[in-house]
Amino acid sequence: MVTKGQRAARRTSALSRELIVRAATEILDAEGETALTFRALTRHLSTGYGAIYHHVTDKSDLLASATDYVIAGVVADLVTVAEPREALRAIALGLFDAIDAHPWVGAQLAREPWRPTLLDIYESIGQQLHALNVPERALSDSAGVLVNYILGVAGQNAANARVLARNNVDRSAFLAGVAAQWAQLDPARHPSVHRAATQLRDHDDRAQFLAGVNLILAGIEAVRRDRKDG
Amino acid sequence: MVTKGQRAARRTSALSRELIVRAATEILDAEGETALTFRALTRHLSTGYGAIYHHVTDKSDLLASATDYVIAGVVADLVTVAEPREALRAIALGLFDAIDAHPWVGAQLAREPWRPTLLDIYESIGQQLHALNVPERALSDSAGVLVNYILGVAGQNAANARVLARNNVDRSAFLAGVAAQWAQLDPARHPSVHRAATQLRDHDDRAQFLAGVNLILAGIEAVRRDRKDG
DNA sequence: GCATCGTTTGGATCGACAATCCAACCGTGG
DNA sequence: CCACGGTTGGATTGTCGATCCAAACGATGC
Repeated sequence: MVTKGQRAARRTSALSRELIVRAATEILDAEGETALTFRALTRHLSTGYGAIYHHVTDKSDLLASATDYVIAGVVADLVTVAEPREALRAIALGLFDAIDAHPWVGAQLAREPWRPTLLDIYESIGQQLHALNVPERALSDSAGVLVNYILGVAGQNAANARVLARNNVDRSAFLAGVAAQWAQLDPARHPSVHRAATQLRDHDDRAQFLAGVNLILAGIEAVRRDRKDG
Repeated sequence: MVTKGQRAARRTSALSRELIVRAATEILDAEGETALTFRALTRHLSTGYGAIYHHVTDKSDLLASATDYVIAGVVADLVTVAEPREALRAIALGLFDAIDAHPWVGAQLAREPWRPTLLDIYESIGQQLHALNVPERALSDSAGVLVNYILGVAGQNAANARVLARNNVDRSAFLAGVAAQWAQLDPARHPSVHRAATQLRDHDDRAQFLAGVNLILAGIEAVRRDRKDG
């Protein structure tokens, strides 16, 4: 017994793709990836499915747009640094911080390849490597290492955030739990992890990420010198 | 008009967790991640939902088990190499090849963290780094770079495989398309990517991955030397 | 041989989801 | 005043993961 002809009031303000993407970003930030459903979006925007699908082709389209939206902000905010190595560190840390603040971006970047967004990242890194006098042949390898390292960390960060959100547990408490679990491992079978358990407690993701970037930069430098000499 | 009391013949052979995981792996390998549904699984095993859920708690449980199943095979097959650098290359390439053969494993590894499987990988890498005389403080950083690089490449490989499968297009044709797209980019805005387009055609994922591992190993060596001198 | 009981199995069912579809709505131009 | 195309709301469809329960089985005791 549906009361046909009786519909909710029509929106006063016009809907738009950007409005939808912004709403999606808000939902993703507030409640995580699983919370982004078209139902939630209709509630958030007080509209119906048809209106949303009129501006957005797909859910993957929506997720990709939301990711582009966040990353574009990061790339735009990058202050230009003269020293190439410092600039590369700034790019990497900028991405890390953005992904740390929006874990779903990390998951999305690691999942969907060849997006324009990723191309911009490659471009920024490539330019800095060029400025570092990295020869053309080694340049794509070097850029690949940096980008894939960043994406790897991004994916792991996103996964960690998911676990923390699901279990609703404090971060340091979770780390302590993992450390205890590692410490209980048989030192004969897992000597390396067993040793690492002790230093897990005062572990800083961002610092370790930066150390990784520096290690890669050292490798790039070493390879560059080799090619020059040879 | 359901004919109650009329049921399909009961299985002759007993169902088991391993049987289910193996069937899941077959479906994933043959038809990709999206094809793994409990419906498909019941058809594949000619059984019902209840039987499957009796051996498996969850879909994520099933995916994790399938991943462990594949990675355990890789870790077991690793021939022991004396030289640590060579051993690290072997570990990395073993994982790369496994993920290349089973792209869904790459997606899963990049998604779900702190799995026992990942711990085994950390352990193998940690041991080799220890043999390389990498000091304890730099060891976790170095292992983190290697693992995250591998996971980043894994995620991208999985994503690429998804795109190739969805569009049902040949790999080299796809690469040529991307190269053409990159070549059309404005050289002023994207000089680096524009240059890279030319060498994309004869691009070998595996070779580039190995080059990346070597670059990281060079970085580890450089950092190790610095710490020793300082 | 037969009753009993816990384990394993098959499939009906539920609620949530993405996506499609169509009718109602509105502004604009004639 | 009306007609029409771009927009909007929501009913609906098909598929999914997951739950639930009754039927079937095997072991055990008698």
